[in-house]
This record gives sequence, structure tokens and C-alpha cells, in this order.
Amino acid sequence: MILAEKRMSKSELQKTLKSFFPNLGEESLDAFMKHASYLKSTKGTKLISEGKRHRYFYLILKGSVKSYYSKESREVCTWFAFKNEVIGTITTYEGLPSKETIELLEDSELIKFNIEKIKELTHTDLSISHLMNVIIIEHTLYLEERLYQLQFMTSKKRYKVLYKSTPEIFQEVSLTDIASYLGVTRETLSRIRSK
Amino acid sequence: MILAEKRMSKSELQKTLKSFFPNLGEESLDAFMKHASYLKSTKGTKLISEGKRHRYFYLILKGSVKSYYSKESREVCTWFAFKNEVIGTITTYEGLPSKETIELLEDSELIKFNIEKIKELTHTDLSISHLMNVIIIEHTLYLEERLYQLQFMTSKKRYKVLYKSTPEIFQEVSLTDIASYLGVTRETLSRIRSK
DNA sequence: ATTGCTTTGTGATAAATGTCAAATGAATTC
DNA sequence: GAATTCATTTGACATTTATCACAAAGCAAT
Repeated sequence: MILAEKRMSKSELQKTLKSFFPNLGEESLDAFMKHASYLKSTKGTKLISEGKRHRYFYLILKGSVKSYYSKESREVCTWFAFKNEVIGTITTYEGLPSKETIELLEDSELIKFNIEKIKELTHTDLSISHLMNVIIIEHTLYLEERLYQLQFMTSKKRYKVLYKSTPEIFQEVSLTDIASYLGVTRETLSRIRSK
Repeated sequence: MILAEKRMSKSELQKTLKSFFPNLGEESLDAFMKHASYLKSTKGTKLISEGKRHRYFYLILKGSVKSYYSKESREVCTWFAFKNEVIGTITTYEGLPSKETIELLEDSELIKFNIEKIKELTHTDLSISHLMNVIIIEHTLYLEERLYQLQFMTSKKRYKVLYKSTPEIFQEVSLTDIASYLGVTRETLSRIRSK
């Protein structure tokens, strides 16, 4: 459920965006800001739903989200994101129906950006074009790493890597979701953990 | 082994690039062309080697390539590409050492592009910035689809999907490589096929 | 505390896949 | 064409993991 969708004070929003996107010049930032708005929302809210077209991508100010596919009434997680991360789906960015659902794991505060408007800006504003480029490339590097892990590592190894790289994840995310993310069943993850 | 690295006639190169990138205007195309050159090379040539930094991405005019990681002296393929496809690695594009090796599956003809120079162009030329964006997004959509298949489908299903979508692949690529691409051993693929 | 509800853990079994070894088949070289 | 190499298939067996069933633990609301 969406709690509030107020406009942050202009100066507050500007300060926030400036700190996240320091490479945007004054004018680019102003243009960018026009299509950004503050959003506070409760655990379980779906920012993006599988099979639907959406208009927004998000920046997480506070809170956390999971992204998952549905498979025969079961959820299979593809990624998690936390504070200070930019999130969305590449299909949504392309104007296509999303393949994934993005759902809040806890009450969260976000900034949402209108994709169409921002994309329009990329046609005239080089620094914004680059910013979007960088965001997408970061996502792409992440996908490559994930593919690498799924193809090469045993489930034990994937668990260890996750545990070392982001131990915080185990505070926020249920073991059921983590198991699906690692590509094993709950039971198998439980057994991996107990050794 | 690289057979020849001649300049195509300017008009020939221009015609070729124009047909592949119809959205580039006259001037953008000219700038783009300056950093492109024709390349003819034999089966087994490595365009990009794991662990090394490289300067180029490629367009396949004729031939085919495979991309793979090495794992304990075994190769695990991550993708294949054929005629008319733009190829490279995202790490190379980012100036990082490549994680993958890209190798020709047969004698091939390519156009190679200097990444650094093209990237410089993206800082001043919006249509080139967009072109690169589109190429990267296409790759990203591909990676998502692959992750989806690896996480959700059984190996039998993955085989069927590959067989239906790109049956040609079985002419060009060894079953050993296809098996690693599908995430199973040769033996398992052989058994899947015999049913 | 009691009742539900959800998450996590454990055991027994079955299915899928990997490993190792050997056989067959196809392609290449001498 | 015989010999050599490489790719693919097949068999026997071991390992991993999924599945199903159920128990235990944690948590929220009464």
C-alpha cells in the first residue's frame, strides 16, 4: 500500500539527487528533477508487477526490495536491492511488459522517476544519456556475474560467496527467498547452512 | 591467426555500416567509420582473451564465434554469435580485463571498432551515444533471458528451447560447447538428445 | 498462555546429473 | 587405407538435489 506520494521540498529533492548523481550539471539536474518524485510505501507494495507495463524506475532512499519471477505459484528471486540503489527492470525501461515483479521487503522511502520523460531527456541531454548508460551497464555487469555464478559454482560455493559479500542480506531477506535466488530449494539451503 | 587486416574501400565500408546502423546520420556515420576497420581471420582466432584488456568490439559480416569462460582447463560457453551480430564483452567496453574469451568458430570476416574512440564520440554525438545504448540494452535483455532459463527451466526444456529457436546452432557448434552452454555435461546432453 | 500462521529444519526416498571408463564414430594426417 | 586424433555415445556407479511429509521454532493477535 502506498502511504504517501508527496513532493519533497524542491531543495531537499535537489540535494538528494545531486549527491546521488554528482556528474549531472545544474541544468541537467533541474530537468531530471522535474520527473522525479518522493514516495513512501509499506512492506509488500509492488513497484512493478510481472506482465504489466510500467512508467517508473526508482532510487531507494531507505528500505529494501526483492525482484522475482513467479513460477507455478512459487516465487523465484532474481535480485535484492537496498538503500542507495537504483532499481527497475530493463523490460520496463524498454516499454515492454515486465518479466519480473519488484516488491518492497519493508516500509521504504524511494524516489521514482518517469522513464518516458527521462528517456526524452536522453535525446537532447548528453549527461543524462550517459547517466542512464552507466546505470544500465552496472546492471549488465551484475547480470554477468550472476550468470557466472550460476553456471560455474556449486550451490555451496554460491552460498559462501553471498554470505561473504553481503551478510546483511540474511537480516533482511527470508531464507526461502535466498534459496530461490541461489537456485536451490529451501530444504537444500537449510542443509547447506547446517554444515 | 589473423589473415588480413586491410581497409575496405571507403565506400564499401560506408555502405556496410549504413545498412547495419541506419539511424546514424551522415556526419555521425563518417565519424564512426574512422574507427572501424575490416578484418578477415581464421577459425580459432581469439578476438578477446580472458583476463586481458582489449580495445575493440566487432560486427560479424561472415562467420561465427563463441564466448566462454575457462574453468579448470575446461571451457564453459556463455553465448554464440553469427552473421550480422555485434559482439564484444561488457567488461572490455568498460576498460576492464575481460572475463570471457571470444573465439572464431570458423574463418570469418568482421569489422572491428575501437572502443575508446567510439566512446569518445558518445560524449559529443547523441546518435552514437544512443546506438551504443541500444547495443548494450539488447545484450542486457539477452542476459536476462538466459538467467531466466538457467534458473527456471530443466535442462531438457532448455535444450528444447534452444533447438526450436536456433536449430542452426547445431550445425556450427560442437555438442560439447552446447552442453556447457546449457549448463550440463556432454554425457547428459547426449542422453537428453537420445530421447 | 493459547491459538493460528509462517518460517525453518530434518528424515526418507526418488530423480536428475556428474564422474569415470570404455566403445563407437567421424574426420584428418601420413 | 591405415593410423591417429577428436567428438560423441553408452554403461555402471556415486553424488547432489528435489520432493514429500512432518516436526520444531518464531511471531503476532487474542
